[in-house]
Order: sequence, then structure tokens, then C-alpha cells
Amino acid sequence: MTRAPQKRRLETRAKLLEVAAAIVQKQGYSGLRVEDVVARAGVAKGTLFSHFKDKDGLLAVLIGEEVTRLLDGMEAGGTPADVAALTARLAPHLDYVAQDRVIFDLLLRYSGTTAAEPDEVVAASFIRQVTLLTGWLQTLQAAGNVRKDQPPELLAEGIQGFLNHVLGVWFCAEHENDASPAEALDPYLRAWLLPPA
Amino acid sequence: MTRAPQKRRLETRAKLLEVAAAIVQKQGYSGLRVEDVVARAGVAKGTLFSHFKDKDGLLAVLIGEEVTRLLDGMEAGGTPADVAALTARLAPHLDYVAQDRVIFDLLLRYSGTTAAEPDEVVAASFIRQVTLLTGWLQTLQAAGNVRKDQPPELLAEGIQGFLNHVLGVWFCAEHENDASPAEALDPYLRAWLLPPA
DNA sequence: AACCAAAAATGACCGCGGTCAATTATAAAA
DNA sequence: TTTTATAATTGACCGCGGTCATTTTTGGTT
Repeated sequence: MTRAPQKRRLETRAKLLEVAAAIVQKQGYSGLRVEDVVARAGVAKGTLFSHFKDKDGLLAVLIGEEVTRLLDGMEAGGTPADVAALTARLAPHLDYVAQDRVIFDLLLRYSGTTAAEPDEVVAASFIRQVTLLTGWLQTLQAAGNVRKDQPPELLAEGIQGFLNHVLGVWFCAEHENDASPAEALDPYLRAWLLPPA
Repeated sequence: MTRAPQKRRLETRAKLLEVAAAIVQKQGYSGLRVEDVVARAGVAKGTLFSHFKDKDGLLAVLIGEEVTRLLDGMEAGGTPADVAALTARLAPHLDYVAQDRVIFDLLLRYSGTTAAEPDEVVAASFIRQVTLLTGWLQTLQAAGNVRKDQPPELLAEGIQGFLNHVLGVWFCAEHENDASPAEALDPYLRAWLLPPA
């Protein structure tokens, strides 16, 4: 039986997250260094690793919070009316991830989590995203705006696949005058979701 | 104007690759450590980094060679007769990548390379794979075994997306009694490629 | 054979993530 | 209040990838 954490511990954890968030704000996720975090939090290095499994564990909390926020936004407008609207609804998430490869790598590492460890913020987000998409697709299928020959779960996971594909390509290119990830996503989702003409 | 490399340099490079391949053979890609390579090659650490940009650069050569071999195998049998045969043809590649996350990560980092830097082994492999798939899909479209409402290039890149998706999920799970990546791929490719019934 | 400029190789050094035996703070029991 | 078990924190230390000023080797030139 594990005991409840003491007050001091909660404060330390909060301080670490606060400092880390500030650093990310200023220097981006890839600019985050553990030594900076502990220095600015006034804490020893070992302390950070007693609170988070590793650097990724810390990042996962920060990124998980952000993704949760984005999901709130996605969910807010109710079910999109058609595939184009659905694609548009995914754009903020895509833009967020596209801003830093670190986010992409971390999310990918959790992207297959199917309802296993719900204590993990990022894992929870993924389950929520798939659930949300599945619900939408069901509605769109009923309305005849999405193909009905495949279960909505498969379609939802396929969408996640395309999201990652588009982002992977995005991070390979130098994107000087490239299409945004959201634009690149469009043809895939049309081909994947639209009912045969 | 860059000069031709001297004999000694070619020998050193070959030795490094030979030793690295042997270590990978015994300990897997994730067991490869730069210090081991240079020690067993009888060479200083800096030498390795004058031959390869970084550790990934070395791995990219090894993995690129293997992928090239796999592509040869894929190509050997000619165009597959239908979607099921196509899926089966992808299985060796899938099995290879599934064996070690390091391979997956490295390939993903190059997965969007569209005909840019052809000097890179891995990049070349990707272009070749897409080209190969595109050709097959064209033939299959003509035979009426694959949907015709989308250009073969899009379908080919979509397949790569699904490959990565399935592998991403694979590396998240603990796969005790899990479906193999190849099995997981099947429903996606059927939904993606088959013409409407 | 002696010389020299470019090529190749060297290894001490650094940055940074992560570990763990030792130390200190906390809160409940005596 | 003193004692005590354990939660929390500490920081010296390690592993390993990567750098770069310096040294050695090479192959052509005189």
C-alpha cells in the first residue's frame, strides 16, 4: 500500500513543472535541459528523476496537458458536418505537433496505447482522441458523409496513422514553401473516409 | 573540387562497417555502442565521426543495406496478383523493422525524403519503395483489383503511412500474444486499396 | 632522397541524461 | 518530548555520444 505524498513533495513537483513550462515557453521543447530545470527550481538533479521516470516523463506531462487542451477545443464544436470539417478540426493538433520534432517523437512513443495504463497523461489523451474520432465517424456514417463499409474504430485509427504520416514527412522536408501538414492531410482523409461517388 | 579518398580511408571505413555489422549481429542495433566499434576496429573515436556524421549515420548505412536487400526480395516476384498478395509481400520488411525500435526510429527520420538527397542509402531506399509500390498499384488498378479513384502515388504513400502506423502500435504494446505487424496491416490495406464492392 | 601541403587519424575533453548510497526532513508512535 | 520508520532529497559519479586542436601519414614535387 503506497502512502499519500507529503506536502513538500507536491510542492517540489509543482515547482519542477512550473520551471520546465517556463523554459519550454522561452526555448521550445528541444531546448529543455534537465540541468537547467533543477538549477532554476533550486533542487538536486536526483530529485527530478524521483518525480519523473526520465526527461521524457517530464515532457510527457507538459505535452499531455497541452494535448488535453487541444482535445477540449476539438470537442467543443460538436460533431463536424463532413469530412472537410473534420480535417479542419484536426488542424490545431497538427500545427502544435509540427512545431517541434520532440513533441512528435514523444507522442509517437505512446501512440499505440490502447486503454492500458490510464495513469499516463499522454496515453489518456490518445484513448480520448480515438474515442472522440470514433464517435464522430459513427455520426458521419449515419448521415451518409463517410463510407459505411468499415467500422468507425478502424477508420479512426487510420486517421491517426495519416496524422503521423503527414507529420513524419513534414519533419523530413525543409518546408520553405511547403504545404502545411493540415493541407497535406486533406487528400488522405478524403480518400480514406469519403464514400464511393 | 573534392579529391578521391585515399586507400587507407576506404579500408578504415570498411573496417568500421565490418565491425559494426558484427556487433549488430550479436547484440542487435540497440546494443551498438560507438566506443565498442572503435575499440574493436582499432581506431580512435574521432575517426568514426569523420566517416559518419553521427551514430545514426553509421546505422543508416547498415540498415540501408538491409532494406535494399529486402527490396530486392520484394521486387523479385513481380507484381503481386491482388491486395492480399501485396500485403504478404510487405511482411518481410515489416518483420525486419519490428525487430528493433532503433530501426523504426531511424527509418522514420528519413521516411519523407522525396527525391532530395540521393547520396543517402536510406533515402534512396524510400524512393525506391514508393516507386515500386506505385508501379504495382498502377498494374493492379488496371486489372481492377485496386480502387481507381485515387492516383497510385497517393495510395503508395498511404501504404507507407499504414506501415509506420502498425509498427508504432507494435512498439507500444508488450506483444505477448499479440497479432504480428503484418496481420495488423491487413485490414488497413484492404480498406485503403480495395475497390468498393 | 628530401620536402611539403593536403588527407587522415588521434585522444583528451565536453555536454548532458541518468543512478544510487548517503543524508536530511517529516510525521506518527512511545 | 524523544524516538523511530520512512519519505524526500542530495550530489558525486557514470556512460556514452560527439568535438576539435594537434599529430601522423600519404603521395606528389623538386
